[in-house]
Amino acid sequence: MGQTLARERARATAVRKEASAPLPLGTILGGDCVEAMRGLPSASVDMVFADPPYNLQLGGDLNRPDGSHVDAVTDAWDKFDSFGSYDAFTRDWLTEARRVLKPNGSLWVIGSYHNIFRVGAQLQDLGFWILNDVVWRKSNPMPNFKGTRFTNAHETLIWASMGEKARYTFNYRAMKTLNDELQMRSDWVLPICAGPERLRKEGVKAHPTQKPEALLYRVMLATTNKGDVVLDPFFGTGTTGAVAKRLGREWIGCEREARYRDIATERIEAALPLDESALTTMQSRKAAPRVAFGTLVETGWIGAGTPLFDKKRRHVATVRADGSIVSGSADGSIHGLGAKLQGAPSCNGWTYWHLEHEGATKPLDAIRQLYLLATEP
Amino acid sequence: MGQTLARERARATAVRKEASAPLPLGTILGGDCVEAMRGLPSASVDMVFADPPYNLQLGGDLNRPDGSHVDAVTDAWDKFDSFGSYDAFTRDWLTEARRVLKPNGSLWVIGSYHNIFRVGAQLQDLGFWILNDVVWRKSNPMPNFKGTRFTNAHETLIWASMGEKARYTFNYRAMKTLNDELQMRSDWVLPICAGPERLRKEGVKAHPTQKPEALLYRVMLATTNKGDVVLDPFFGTGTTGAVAKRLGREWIGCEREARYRDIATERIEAALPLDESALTTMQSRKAAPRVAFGTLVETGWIGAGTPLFDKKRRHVATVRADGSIVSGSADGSIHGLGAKLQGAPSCNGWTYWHLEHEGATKPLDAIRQLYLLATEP
DNA sequence: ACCGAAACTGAATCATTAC
DNA sequence: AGTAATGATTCAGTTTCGG
Repeated sequence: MGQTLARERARATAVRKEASAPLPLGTILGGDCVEAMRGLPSASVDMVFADPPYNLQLGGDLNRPDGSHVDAVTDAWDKFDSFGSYDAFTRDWLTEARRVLKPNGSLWVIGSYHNIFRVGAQLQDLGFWILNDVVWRKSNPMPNFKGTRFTNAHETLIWASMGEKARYTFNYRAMKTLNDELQMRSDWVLPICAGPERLRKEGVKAHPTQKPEALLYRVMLATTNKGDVVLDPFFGTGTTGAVAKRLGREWIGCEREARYRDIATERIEAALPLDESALTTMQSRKAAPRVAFGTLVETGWIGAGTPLFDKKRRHVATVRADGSIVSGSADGSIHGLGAKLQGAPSCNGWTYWHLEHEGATKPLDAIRQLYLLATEP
Repeated sequence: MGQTLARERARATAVRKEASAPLPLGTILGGDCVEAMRGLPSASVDMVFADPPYNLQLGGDLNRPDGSHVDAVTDAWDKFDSFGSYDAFTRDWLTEARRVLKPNGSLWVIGSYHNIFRVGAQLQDLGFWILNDVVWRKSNPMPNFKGTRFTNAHETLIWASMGEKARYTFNYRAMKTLNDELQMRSDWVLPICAGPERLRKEGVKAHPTQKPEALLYRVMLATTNKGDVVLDPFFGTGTTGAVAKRLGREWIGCEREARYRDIATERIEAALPLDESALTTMQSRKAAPRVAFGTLVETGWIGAGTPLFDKKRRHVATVRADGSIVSGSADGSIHGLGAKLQGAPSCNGWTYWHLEHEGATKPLDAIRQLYLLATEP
């Protein structure tokens, strides 16, 4: 009991120390990634991007979180055992990633059919809530030389929040703008990492699975804000860090191999951050300051007594002095009455109701924009 | 010991009896699919195509921005208590599917991010060997109305053999021909099932999750041979059966709901095998912007069996289901066979080959233009 | 009959803030 | 904690209807 209490106290102290310790922003932690993450405080990062190893079939490559090597076993058990140990490895790093993430943070994992099903099932079991699976469709994949299967032309990413009810960041407008004013879909066409972007040492590619920066660019632009902290437990040659720097995000990496850490450090130092204007993304209306309809009436932008009507002029209403509107015997807010008259569950009164303004028919929202322009220069 | 022996002998007899019992080809078995599959002999079918419930776990109602209501999948068959019970369900039907499959057979499963990771992990655990994961990229998915995530624009299929060393059927040439002489990739662009192909009863869709025939067409053409037996444990309204009949494959279905069995039976009876069928059943199908000749066949714009000829009618050829064409003992793609017959180094099949269309002789290219006109306004 | 407008639809884990 | 108010949000089609 005494021992347990002492241990408890020691751990509490450690946690407190962790919590007050500054995050090692812009650094690559060496050693095993699970151990490295244990040194980070809980609920401290906004997003985790993970590109874990998935060479299940090769064997011998897997180590337990404690560093011990996974022994090969008899052929009969080999399959089960390698899946089992891969699952354990996955559970361990996912568990630490979950601890380190803020409640409103999110997780990205990339993988292929060799490992992604196991990773996906595991993260669901740990309480992560899948928001999308995203397909990276390679525009220039390696062909299947033997002609024995379909060309393996894509990889899969999973994007997950901390739980079913958890909030998360999604820059909807930025994505829609990026996609030529159409909603961004769950399938992304991007070339593989090649040409000058591909890091080489003496003519040989420096890392076997270097990801294209465009992929990380879209991931970060979509699901983080400027200044957010991004953690990559399998940093490799630092694509995550390079793109984070470019997009004005903070980053932390974990990488076991000193060789990759050196290459990544050099690479990220050379990366140029985008300037402020380039970083600004399309914002949703949500971000604009709220204006109550009553304020427009109060300030005279819309006079009491003004007739309102919907686009097809099926309904007409009149503005009252207090910002409510009335139509026959029914009245309410611009939203509530709009919904009531349409029999709809909800209604955005700003876009539903129109008025005559300078000889033209305009939605209320247009007046709101004028008001915002005039009052917030 | 005596007991064990007796049991062994009894089981051997049972197996022998099963093996000699004729397969219920071309029939839909009622009741629970696991029970139904138990009645089938071991190692008796060549391919299993499964479209199991996705376990969607939907929340409340969803409305479009225009206020209309989204008709969601709320059926009892998609409700599971927990991931655990879904996993158990998955393990059960996969186990029977595995028993029923021949050693050189293969398995296809389709799903979404809600369930596919669990299914994929389970089938690996049971010894299946994943050959490809294939992404069905929907050309016309439902948007994300609230702007909260990426448009969920794809579903995932897993194709697996019976084990790492197991053999399997892959019609590489057929796929390459279907894709205009490029290797078929792991991402397939196909429209969702709508229009005349979508089965309706009194104007209401007959089944909430009917799959497009083009999807099954490609699956069967790629991984089965003529005369092979295809089993679908979640038969629904019988897309698998209809396509199997069209492509000259045998089929067995399992379907719990009598209503769906009736619809499927009627549908399959009306389906026409191969040649003259395609045009009438798949008229409104659409596909990728870049049009492969195979796509025109797959979508019914040019029916399998259609005679082709050059402008001076020196050569005649016939269209095959996979988009290849045959003339006497020679065959190939529209380009390759055209070149071969002329003794030319190359040939543009699109302008060389002609067909009768609405009483006139037209080059293939004219049909491609019609197709593009119809699909890309 | 033909044309254009408007309505309808699809495996969907689909809101946020103030009180 | 729950309830009420505010207000943000759609793509590629096919089918129906009015002129």
